[in-house]
This record gives sequence, C-alpha cells and structure tokens, in this order.
Amino acid sequence: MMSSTQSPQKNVLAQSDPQTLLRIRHTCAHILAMAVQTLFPETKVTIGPWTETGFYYDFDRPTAFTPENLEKIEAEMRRIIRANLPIIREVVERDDIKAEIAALQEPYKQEILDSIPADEPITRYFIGSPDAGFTSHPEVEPSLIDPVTVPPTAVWWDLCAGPHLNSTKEIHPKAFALESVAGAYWRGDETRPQLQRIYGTAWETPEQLKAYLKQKEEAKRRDHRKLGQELELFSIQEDAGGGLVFWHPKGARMRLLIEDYWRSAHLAAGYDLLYTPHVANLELWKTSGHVDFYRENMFDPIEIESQEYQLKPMNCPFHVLTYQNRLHSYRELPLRWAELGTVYRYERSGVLHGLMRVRGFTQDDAHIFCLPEQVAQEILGVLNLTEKILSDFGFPEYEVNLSTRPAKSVGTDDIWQLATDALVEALNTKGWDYVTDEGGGAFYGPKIDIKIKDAIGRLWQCSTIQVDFNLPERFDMNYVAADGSRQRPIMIHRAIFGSLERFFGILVENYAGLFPLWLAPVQIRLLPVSDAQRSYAETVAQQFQEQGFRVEVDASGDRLGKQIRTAELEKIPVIGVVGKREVEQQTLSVRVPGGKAMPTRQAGDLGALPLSDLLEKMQVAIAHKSLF
RNA sequence: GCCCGUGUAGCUCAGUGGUAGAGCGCACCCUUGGUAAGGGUGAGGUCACGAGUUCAACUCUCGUCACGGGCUCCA
Repeated sequence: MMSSTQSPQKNVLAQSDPQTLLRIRHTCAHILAMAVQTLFPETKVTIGPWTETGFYYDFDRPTAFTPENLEKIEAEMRRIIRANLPIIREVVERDDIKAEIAALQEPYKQEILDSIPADEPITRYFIGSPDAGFTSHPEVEPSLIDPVTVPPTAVWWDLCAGPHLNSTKEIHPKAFALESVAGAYWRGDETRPQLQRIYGTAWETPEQLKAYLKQKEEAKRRDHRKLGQELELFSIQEDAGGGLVFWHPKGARMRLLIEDYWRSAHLAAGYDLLYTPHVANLELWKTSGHVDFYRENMFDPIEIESQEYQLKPMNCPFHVLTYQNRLHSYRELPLRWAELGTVYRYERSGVLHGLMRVRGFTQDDAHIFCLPEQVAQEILGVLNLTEKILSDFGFPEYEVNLSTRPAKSVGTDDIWQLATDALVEALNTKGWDYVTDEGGGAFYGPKIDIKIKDAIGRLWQCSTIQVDFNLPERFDMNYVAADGSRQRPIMIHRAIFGSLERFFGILVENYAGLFPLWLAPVQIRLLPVSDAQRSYAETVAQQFQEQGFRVEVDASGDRLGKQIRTAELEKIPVIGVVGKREVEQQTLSVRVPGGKAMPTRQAGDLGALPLSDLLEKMQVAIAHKSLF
C-alpha cells in the first residue's frame, strides 16, 4: 500500500481490536449453530469460521432455511446472548471425543476430527456449563420452544480450535445480524454434499454494525448494474445471452475515450499496436497448450470446410504468431506489442455478474518480447505505465502481490531465478511495497498482480504482469544473438485494466456514476428557463461543441425545477441555466450535481459565469482529469 | 454447473384459478415557468419461453432461458 486515506465510515469500523472482533465473530458462529440445532434438531453441523465482516456456519439439513427461519434463529441467538452463558474451553482425548461425536451422529465433525494431525491438541468449546447436565441436542419439538419463556439451559459444544469470548454476554445483542442463506459445498468441493450456509455480520458496538450496514447500502447505491441501466451506459440482454455486453451510446462514448487514452499512452510508452483475428485454426491452440490446459473455459470449436476453428479465449498465441512471421535480431528487442483484444471464454452460467464476469470481453493486452537482461527494465516500464494510467483514472492506491514458482512448473531453476529477481528488482526500483505469495505463480512463470483501491475502500484486482517461459518454448521462438546463435526471447504478458468491461464497471462504482469531466459522456447540459431562451441556448451549445465539449440542450419543455432534477439524476457534471438574465448578460448560471444524486458531494451553485470563464474552468478540469 | 430466490408495460414494482394495475418514462394538449417532480389526455403488456393439470392458467406442476445471493473458478 502506497499511502492511506480512509473514509470516515471506515474509521469507525477500523476502531475495533482485530483480536476481539475475531473472538466475537467466532463465538457468534457457535451461537448461530447452537440456535439452529435448538430450533431444528435434525440439522447437522459442519464448520463456522469468521470472515472479514462477520461469520458464517454451514449446515446440512434436508429442507432449506427460509427468511422467516432466519428471523427465528436470530431471536434465538439473542436469547442465548442475553442468558450470559459461559464459554468453556476443554482439551479432550481423541478417542473420547470421537465416541461422543459418534453418539451425536455428526458425520462432518467426525471428518474434521479425523483430519486433525495426531500431534495437535484437540479442543472443544462449550456454550453453557458442561456441569449443567443437559444434552447438546434437546429432544424438543422446535414448535414447542417459546423464545420468551423457555430459557436456553441446554449445553452446546463444538469441536473448535478457538479462540472465543468468555461468555455469550460479551456480544452486544444489537451489534450482530444474520444476513443471508446460500448454498456451499462441503469443503468447497462440488463433488461433495451441498450445504446451507447462513451468513451473519458482527461487530463490537451497534454503531459499528450501523456503519457497516451503511457501507453496504453505499455499495448498493453504486452498483454498476443499476447505474448502467439508469445512466443508459450498457445492457446485457436475455435475447442475446448471458455475459454478452451491449454498449449503449453513452457507455460507448466513454469506452471510446478510454480506448483513445489507452492507445496514446501506449504509443507514448514505446508500444506498437496490433489487431488480430477473433478465431483461428484449432491447431494453433493445440500448439499453445490451451486445448490441454484451458479447454473447460473455451467455447466449442467451429467447423469450417472440415477444419476446426477456435474462438479466441486469449490473445497471446496471435502475438506469438506475429513475432514468428520472420526472424528477429537481438538488436530489435524489446518488442512491445499491445492490442485491445476481444476474447470469449465459457463461464458457467452461475458465475456471470454484470460487467465484472462476462463471456465476451476486451483485454488491454500486451506482450513484450525481450532479452533476459532486459526483463527488469521492461517490468519497471510496465509498472510506471500502470501507475500513470491507473492514477489518471482516479486510482492512486495499490496493493501489490508477487507470486513465485509453484511446485508444478516449467522452465529451469536459472530462468525462474532470473525472472523472479527481475520482478523484485523492478518493484524495489519503483519503491513499491509488496506481499510475496510463495508458490502462487503460474506454472509458466512468476507474476506481479496489482489491486486498486476504490472510493469506498474496496480492492479490485485489475493489472497483472506475468513472465512466460512456456509459450516461447512451445512455439520455438528465437532471435539471432550477437554471436549468430539462436536464443529464446523472454515473453512478458501484461494487462493494466485487465478487462475493459470489468474496469468500466469498477469506474462506474468508484465514481458512483458522476464521472470526471474528461470521461463524462455528456459534459454540460444547458437548461432554458423558457422557450424564449432556447435559441440562445442552442447558440451557446454550438460554441461548446466547437471547443470540443460534449454538450446538450434540454429540449423537454419542462419547468426549470424538473430540468434540474432530470440533469442531477443523470449525473451531468455541469448544468448551465439560461434565463432572461443570462441572455442579457451573456452568461450561464452554473450548478454542479450533489445532494441526493451524489450524497458525498455538496450541490454547488456557482452563480452566473461569463462563457469564457466556464470554458476555461472546464478545460482545467479536463486537463487535471478531475471532477468539475 | 450446483443450492436458494426472482422473472407482470421502456424502467421500478403491486396483483388474482375466471384472459391485467400503479408510479416514472413516452406522445399530444394546456401552462412560458428561475435552481430536485405544473396540469390534462392518450398510446403501450402472448404476465420470460415451452409443455402439463384444469371447463378455465399470468396464477398450480415440470422443463428451458435469464437475472439476483452464494459455492467453485477467474479479467
């Protein structure tokens, strides 16, 4: 992380002591399971860890939990909390506990017990005193339990490494909430039984819970799927199929601006641009290894004149073919080739999500072919370009990961060492802190991943820089070295946005739809107070247009109040009111959206400005790539 | 793909075993209005799609597709 600015909401949440929070959440998970087994005794327990915002617990039960069930469970949890039950840790003997679990008929717990290594201590945690003498699973019809009159006297325990609170009362009954039910596979393995996961959130204080819920609300308000529809940026249509994006005029305008910027930035950084086909002979994908390693993510091949063609899921083999078209000298390297390449990948229907996960998308891809001794310098160049581009789009903060050689990999020790050292050297020269993910690299080379931080503190992985020893080998790429010998070039894959669609979605959420002036599809809208000012408004619009601005005149004939409301809802960055006074004084009364349209920003009435002043102010905002 | 939920007008959503409603938007008319909704009239729907049950299905059942919350995977 490079620097740190935090929103006020985040600070409230950050006040908690992580250790305390962890115990609260872990204990909440246990209380949840206790409540569920009290109300639904036939339910089998599995695991219930804490999460970044709360906790969950996975249950096995033949019937699904309903939202009404969740309310009852939550009430039962409050009852347990208010009862101030002690939480007691006990170290147990494996054989003893095994027998107890068997008696309770908890197959998942049995499996967990069996997976605990022999040399590790086995602990369980009681809720309620074990001396109370009640069984863990009261033989009571759930419908007979009255949450008000029947006290939670039952003792419940779970096999668990801890840690936990000392008493249920240390949880504030108004600082937790159950959130949702979802399917989840036992041990995350889809060949194993599907369980029901109940999610909850838990905090130290009710204020923190409130702040969390508010932030959740804020994320919902920024949802790119909602804003994309409201602002007419894009759509995904059932008639065409899931995961396929239609860019509407306003979204397409923004994409054009993004692409133009991207091309200029790359040309300025010494890249050349490529265009390559969308399909190619399947043989190419066999050579590249994608058919062996990536088939499950590829569309099925298309047969044409008894040849099989493959819709491309990646651009790299095309760039390699471009390189292979003739022999290259070491004097030409590095070659930096970039392409906005549209790829198609088969994604399972359940994973599609707005623009964030689609089946057809455009990568801002580039491949650098270079000499071994150029790698560090090239990586540094990529880091510099990445920082320049991301910060121009309003993302100046990053979290950086370096992933090193995994157990299963291709390439010699020497080449891995060289490449990994080069990545580290580049990061150090750049002065970026990073976290090393040992063994987290691709089988074909080490990589750097960059996550950007958005306006409400969420991290998104966009950029990736990967060294590849595999493709040059598979395609037998080489260059002629100074001594006339043939040598293998190093190949670097890199993307800065990752996917244009996804990055666009992140942009929408980051700016909540109110874009910086240089990206806004409509930069200024002129609102005539009455029809009498329409022709003046048209004349002024003409002048804006001549200066290269994206301008509109509101032609609705609505009253001013309504026109302003419409413009604010559409998040037009600059609103220019034209009435009698403005016509006489040759000015515009300028207003910028805020308030209901943009709660984080004051609605601003900038008063009457001479045209030239406004033009200049707007030009400055564009030059700074800032909000107006 | 799997689990749960959803699918009704361009959008956001009510609704019922007897062939459909609101608000916004749109069109037209009146109003020419000064910083977040002026008034009126009207058009607009094979109730996602396909089967089945029924005298009768938008409603019940099954299947398909899409979307949402997750699992897994990932840009």
